[in-house]
Amino acid sequence: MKQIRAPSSPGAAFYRRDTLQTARDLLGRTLCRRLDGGVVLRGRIVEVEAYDGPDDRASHASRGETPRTAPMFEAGGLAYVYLIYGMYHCTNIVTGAAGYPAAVLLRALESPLEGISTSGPGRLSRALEIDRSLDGASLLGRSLWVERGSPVADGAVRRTPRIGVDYAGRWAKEPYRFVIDGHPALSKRPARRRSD
DNA sequence: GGTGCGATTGCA
DNA sequence: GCAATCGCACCA
Repeated sequence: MKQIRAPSSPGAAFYRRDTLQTARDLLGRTLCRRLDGGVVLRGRIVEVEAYDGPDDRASHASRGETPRTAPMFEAGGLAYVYLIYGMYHCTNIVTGAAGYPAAVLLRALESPLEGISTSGPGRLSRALEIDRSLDGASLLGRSLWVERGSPVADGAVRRTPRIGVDYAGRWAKEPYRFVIDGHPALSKRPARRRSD
């Protein structure tokens, strides 16, 4: 069954690829959110993190499928939204093939609301009014989707370890965070010398 | 049924 | 440096 979507929006195949590749390719694209009233909020994606596969100890999926992580095990192209610290939501885009748990965490946007940037996944979700009602929602639907935006050259992409996953052993060091180098909206890293 | 904690943020 | 705040993973 063919989905109706804007020509500038990627189809399901875009999300069902390798998670790291999809994460990198999401940089520069526009995240779009339509509110119930019809208003559309948009922001350019400038920071993401990949959570890749069942062995990635930084990923919620590393302990197998649970009610919370079920969306991560679906085929790519839907949202995985969860509540963190009882007060913030984190918005992810599920990637890869069905049965392979993977997703890309959206961490920062540029100008989602008329010149206002959001820094950090909790604030990003709040700015676009994304909560668990969108958990499992299709990225090919009417509430949340991605548009082409402005492509980012390889030279402008910087890779670093992910933030806030120090519990993950060697996986904490994998360069799974992708950012537009030097962008002012990037999350601040917890105090830490070297290796960024 | 009870317990511990987190892919964060803001304030002291 | 640390409190806020609650769903859920895990154990009993």
